[in-house]
Amino acid sequence: MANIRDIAKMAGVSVTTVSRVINDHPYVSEEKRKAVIDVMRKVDYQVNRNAVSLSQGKSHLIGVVVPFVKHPYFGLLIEGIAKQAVENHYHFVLIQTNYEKVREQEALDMLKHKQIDGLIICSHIIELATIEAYHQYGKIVVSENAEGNKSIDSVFVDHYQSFMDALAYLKHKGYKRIGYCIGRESGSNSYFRQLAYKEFLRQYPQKEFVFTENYYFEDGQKVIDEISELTEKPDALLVTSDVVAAGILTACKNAHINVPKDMAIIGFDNQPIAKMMDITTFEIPIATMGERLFQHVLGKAINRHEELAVNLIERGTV
Amino acid sequence: MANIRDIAKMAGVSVTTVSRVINDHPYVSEEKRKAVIDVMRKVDYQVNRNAVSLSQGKSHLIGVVVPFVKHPYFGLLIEGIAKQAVENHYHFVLIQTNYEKVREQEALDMLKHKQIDGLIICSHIIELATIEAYHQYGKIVVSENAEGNKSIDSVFVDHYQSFMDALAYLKHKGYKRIGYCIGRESGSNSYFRQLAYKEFLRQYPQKEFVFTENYYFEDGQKVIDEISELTEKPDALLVTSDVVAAGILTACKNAHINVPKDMAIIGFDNQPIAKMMDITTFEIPIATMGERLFQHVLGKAINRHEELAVNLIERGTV
DNA sequence: TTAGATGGTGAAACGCGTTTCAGAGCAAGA
DNA sequence: TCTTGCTCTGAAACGCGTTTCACCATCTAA
Repeated sequence: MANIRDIAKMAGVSVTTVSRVINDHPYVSEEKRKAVIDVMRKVDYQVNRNAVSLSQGKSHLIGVVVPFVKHPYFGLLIEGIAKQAVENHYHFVLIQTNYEKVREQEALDMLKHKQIDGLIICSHIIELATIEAYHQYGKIVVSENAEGNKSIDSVFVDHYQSFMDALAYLKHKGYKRIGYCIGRESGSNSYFRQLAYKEFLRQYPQKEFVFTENYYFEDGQKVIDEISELTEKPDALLVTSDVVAAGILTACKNAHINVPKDMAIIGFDNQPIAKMMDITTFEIPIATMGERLFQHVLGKAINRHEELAVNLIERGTV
Repeated sequence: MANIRDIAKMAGVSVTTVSRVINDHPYVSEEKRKAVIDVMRKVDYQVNRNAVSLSQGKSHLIGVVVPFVKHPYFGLLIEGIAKQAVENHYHFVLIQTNYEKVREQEALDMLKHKQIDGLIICSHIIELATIEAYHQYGKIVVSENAEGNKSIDSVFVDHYQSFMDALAYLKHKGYKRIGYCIGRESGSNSYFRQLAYKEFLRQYPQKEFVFTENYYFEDGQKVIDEISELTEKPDALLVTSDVVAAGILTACKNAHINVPKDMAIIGFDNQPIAKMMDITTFEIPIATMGERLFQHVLGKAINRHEELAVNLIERGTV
């Protein structure tokens, strides 16, 4: 396989000139340019991107850390990331962590080892303080509120406020025993949501209803099963993911629970399934978030931290 | 940032010895090994993976081509791929194509340019013959029947046979007007399914019912809407994706169509949602397929082409 | 006429880890 | 005693594209 020096020799020019032709630099005469191009075509020359990466000190690769790919939330986020990657002639290495620390550490090490130029962390269990230390090796962006942090960027929505808004909305509609369903208990986003819920309970005392480890459609059944065991049942649920909300709605129908009369449901994200099943939801611009995350990691953002707006879409489950 | 030569100088050894220490090669005396390790620790030495890649001529990166990430089928496939990647100390670059040729070409070029060591193509529109030509640059594996092909590997299920089985099963159960729902019309897997359907219609003549462009839960409603416009309606549907089947089932319930009496539904994949909604389905070992695809791309498979078994799971929608 | 662009070109250094190969020291087998 | 055969070590070449810098021609503005 021919390299740039072979081409130079064959075309009767220097390697510098070949490099200039490859990279469309000016200052190459038309005849030499043509000679080089002819030779490259003849021997089907291909740049070795590893050599380019070594030479330039960057790989044109971004690391993307997600706990799991098959969840629609992360699916959409990746969709946005992929879109911006294409537009910026970048590619990305997907690191699925399953919330294992080793996997996250692997991603941080890839940054340290220059295998990737930057890192987008969509969700994590390693503490932010530890992650922060790696910013010296490349740009790091997280999708949670990291305002005030000087070394890493963030793109996020205000989960505290939107949870508060959702709770107020349900209260206003007359619901008295409001609970919520969430994925994992830990993590920044969950923390803010919990904070909002606690504050709401302080203002309007009621029994606490929290259902955790709900990620997929099929988990909706689990929630309804758990509720059926309770003597005092919630009459409204905030569900942090539309697909889970859809699962809950389906389980309610099967159990002949009237939605929204006996049970109100508010989803989050505004996934297509929410529209199809007429679920009231708080729209989170997930794909946009993915796009913004990518722009941040490329250093194309003006502010280090960026908040995206959330808005309520009223449909039939409240 | 220190490089291997700095370390060598500081530890008073040659670069070769440092390299040997890094890679756990034998033939390094204990004292030199210790000296090197001490220096590496002191200056926080990090290998530059770009240099390793250039030197070794491989990147330890595999390209994974999917049309979209957010579909549960590809989500699960990636899950399996990710699992094997971890086990083999590899990472992968995810290339979402949206079935655009340029994106697929990009992936092939990455292989040519040594940015990736191999390529897993989960679905594609560029003809296989074109793809084949790139096998000289690295291993290529596709997840469709490519038996007989000498230059690329494949891992697949027999879609012709399982469609035949599904049709025979519905026939046996007494259904008379059987149709099917599929994603895109083109592509190898769709081709075999269509072939089976045509053959079935030849054996048991009936009106043809084919619904295309169905990928997600919400597309189920679309199918039922289309059917409601028909004067002669199908009484059974083969649905090539469980999530679409779930959407159809939900739409049926909303439209008070009795499943399975007035409409039988058979899904494919055996996704968790099928279990939760009690949908009869043909289980396809998607995650396993992802794992096998990865093993093939690393050259760890015995046979070039590998077929995985499919099996019927009888539940409540037939 | 002269100083200062602007166009065009190539030698050499650079980024950095791996691998080959030659050679030294030392012990076991012939 | 001599030959093998390890163990251990390092110089140098290798993989390959980019970038810096020096230099020569022209050409333009003063």
